[in-house]
Amino acid sequence: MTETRPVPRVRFAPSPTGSLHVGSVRTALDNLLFARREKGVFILRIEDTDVERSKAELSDQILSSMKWMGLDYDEGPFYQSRRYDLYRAAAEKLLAEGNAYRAFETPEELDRDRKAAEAQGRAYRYSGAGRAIPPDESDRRARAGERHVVRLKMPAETIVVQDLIRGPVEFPADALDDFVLVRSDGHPLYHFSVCVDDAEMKITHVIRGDDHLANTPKHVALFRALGAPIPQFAHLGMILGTDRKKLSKRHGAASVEEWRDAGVLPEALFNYLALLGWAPGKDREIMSREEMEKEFSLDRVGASPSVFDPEKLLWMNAQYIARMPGEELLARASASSATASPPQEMPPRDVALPAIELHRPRVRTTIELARALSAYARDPGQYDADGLRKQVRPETPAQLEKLVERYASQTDWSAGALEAALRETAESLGVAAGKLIHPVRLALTGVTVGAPLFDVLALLGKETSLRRLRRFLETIAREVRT
RNA sequence: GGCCCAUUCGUCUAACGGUUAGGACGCGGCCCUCUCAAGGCCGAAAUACGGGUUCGAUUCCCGUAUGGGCUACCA
Repeated sequence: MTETRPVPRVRFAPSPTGSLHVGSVRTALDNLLFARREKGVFILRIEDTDVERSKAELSDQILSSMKWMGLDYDEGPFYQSRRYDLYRAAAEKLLAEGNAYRAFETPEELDRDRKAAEAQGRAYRYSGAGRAIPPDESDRRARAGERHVVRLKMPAETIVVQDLIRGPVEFPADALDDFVLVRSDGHPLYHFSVCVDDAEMKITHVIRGDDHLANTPKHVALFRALGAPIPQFAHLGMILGTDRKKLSKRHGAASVEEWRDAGVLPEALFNYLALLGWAPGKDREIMSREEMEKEFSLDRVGASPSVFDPEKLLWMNAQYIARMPGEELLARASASSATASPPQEMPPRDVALPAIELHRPRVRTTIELARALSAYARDPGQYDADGLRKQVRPETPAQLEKLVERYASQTDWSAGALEAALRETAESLGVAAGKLIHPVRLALTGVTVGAPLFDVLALLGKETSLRRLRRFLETIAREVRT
């Protein structure tokens, strides 16, 4: 007889206050990986109870970013703004059972108390005055329409949070306040709606950012008051910028959208973020989604914060570009070509596919790839100034003329034949092959660096190659005259 | 201020009391080479500090320092 374990249920609960932050993505991804590994359920819940800050478009942006990242949820999205009945009922129950009470102070009064405490250099705590109001008086004042909040009666005992990553964490009772559950306008506050929802959705594991650890004793007390089982907690280290401050806009790209627009593949971003905090062991780094889903374990997730390193992300992106099938990469590069600024023109696929093989080891993003491919779609608009200075000598035009002549009569336009022809020409001219190769690359692509020249020539074809060479000769002739 | 968390190369991390402290990014060098990359090989680079516990501490405990988080009728 095998013991039947309850199905693990986890959730990702972003608040729609902006674009999807990479720190949030890491949290979402750890939840997802955990759910897959444990054969559990991954739920998406949008925490939009803050009416001033939440907007519908921002929720949609989060949804589309999650889709792009492949963060597929099993249930949801659930919107807290549509679950107010639940919170209201829970508040009533807490009040009726004496686990919560109404408090009638105004925000101004509380603010004054807080300032006073601060001025005296002591820690502010709510006075607890509301606790002393008899229930019938409380009910009467509420019925009379007097503005009030609902506060939780915090127990006077040390609360121990059992954290899967950090072990037991103790919070002495006197550090905890009777915090507000429901605002005077009837809106549930974050801590309250979270716990009501986690209880109602039967969440078994709460995997979230470290910034919530200090709030967790409140949640434990709330779950108890609600009569709900207490989920397991796992608090992940924060993701920091290079200055060790919480990663934000000022550090450059901090959101999924920005990295997408920079030409980073979702698979690479997923892989990179998964490895921030989680060490799969055996020094493995490039892992497929399947491997990650099979092996993810909170036992191997660290507690310390980690710095987001764009360089390593870009390296990993290059690794994914190196391994991705050509067809797939072409689709990704095409998408990037449209969002690049300026937008890049793409060559036809019979040219683009072999061009991708030429350029994939020399780009780190699909934007860079799109730019490289665009060179096959249109003639260079200008030539690199340093390149002109370095590669074009007084004798260069005459030498190139010779080569163009030779190429014009070339029938075998394969890389091998083109190389042989160029080397013969160089030899007959009595110069090193490089004296021809570098100016030709500049003529064909506008720059001095890039894929092996003869492959480029072969791919461009005879007509285009000769046209570009002749145009280059005209240009440098003009340069010489002026 | 109070409470809480964290601390191994510059960065991500491995080493669950005994290792020449391992790997990766980045950096430097060499090889390959028509350039630039990619790739291969080599190299420099770390246990924050101070006390304990122990035959032995990166590892366990305490303190200090530093960084971070929380301390709202924000999430």
